[in-house]
Amino acid sequence: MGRSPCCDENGLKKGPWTQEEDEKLLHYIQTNGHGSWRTLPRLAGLNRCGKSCRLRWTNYLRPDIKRGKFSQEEEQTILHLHSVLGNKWSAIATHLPGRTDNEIKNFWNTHLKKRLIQMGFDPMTHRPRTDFFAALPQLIALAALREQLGGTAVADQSSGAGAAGVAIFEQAAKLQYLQSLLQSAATTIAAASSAPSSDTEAAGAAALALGAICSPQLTALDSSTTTTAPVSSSVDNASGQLLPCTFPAEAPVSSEEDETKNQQQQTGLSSYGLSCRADDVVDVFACHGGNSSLPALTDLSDAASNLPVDGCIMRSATASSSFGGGSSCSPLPWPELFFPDDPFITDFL
DNA sequence: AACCCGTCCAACCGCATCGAA
DNA sequence: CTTCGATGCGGTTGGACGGGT
Repeated sequence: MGRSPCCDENGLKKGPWTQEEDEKLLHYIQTNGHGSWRTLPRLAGLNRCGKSCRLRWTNYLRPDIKRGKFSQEEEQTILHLHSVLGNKWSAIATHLPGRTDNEIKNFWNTHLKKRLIQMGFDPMTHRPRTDFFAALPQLIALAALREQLGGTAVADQSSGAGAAGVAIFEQAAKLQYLQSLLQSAATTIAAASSAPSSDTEAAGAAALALGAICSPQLTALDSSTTTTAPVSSSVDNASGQLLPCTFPAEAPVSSEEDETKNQQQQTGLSSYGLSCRADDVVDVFACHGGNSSLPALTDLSDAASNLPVDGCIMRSATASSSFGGGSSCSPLPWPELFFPDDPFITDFL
């Protein structure tokens, strides 16, 4: 397997192309075709390696290249194809006339990937992130702190502080802990670049739920228009857990669509609705809406009431047993996903 | 005005793959 | 079948640019 010699080794030019070089390359290819990229630079009078010429042509000079921002449809296509093909940029590019693999790759890395992460999805698998346990050490430390706080409260009580004062103190400690919990989970979700998929689905769902609740920056794939969402990824067949953000609309999905989605689920892939009509899925942004930001942590009841009851989080509770089911939503949709048997957790709720 | 910082994207690097000899 | 040159592909880099302080 031979490798192209490095440009440097041959004293060939590297770096940005000049207009003159562009014109030479363009003129030569338009006249003769690119032929052998290896010999092209010499024939075209360019002091560049063939590789560089090919790249310049395919990514910039080619006449059929479309410039400008990616359209909504192109975004959707990229999301969908990436969920199916992964980082096969050239394969994705073949479905987007006028767009180069490099351009798509850049767009993915600078826009779409970040948005998926913000939404709590693993950009590689297009599934909910499952690295919630990465925050576990922090939770343990906070739990220890909480115990210390409890001990202090007892001491205060024994030293003559009133019961009401102790209750307020404990409530404040709880709220502080909850805030830390939410922030640490949100941070973990947003910051980690990739996650192993071996963690439990419950943890992933919990992490996603937290991410959806916590992240004030949670935005849609496109905040301006209705956006289809990873429908199939919103439901994990194995666990039956629903995930916020992406759910079928109120109308039941046809069996045919179910079959398609089941197939997608079997592959562990999600669909971004390329083949879905816009009204087949809930607007992912509507799910989080304007009041989807971090609830006011100074008041738990307010925080709960501020949650988007009609949004995906609550809808997920309706559609699934994970969050309690039925129209009567739990004030906080995620508690059951946290160590449900842990008295420390239940004590909070 | 100067500096810092984050974002964007063109271009490079190195490995993978293909096909001819 | 093996070797080797050519090309394709994906990851990464670094400079330009713009916004904030």
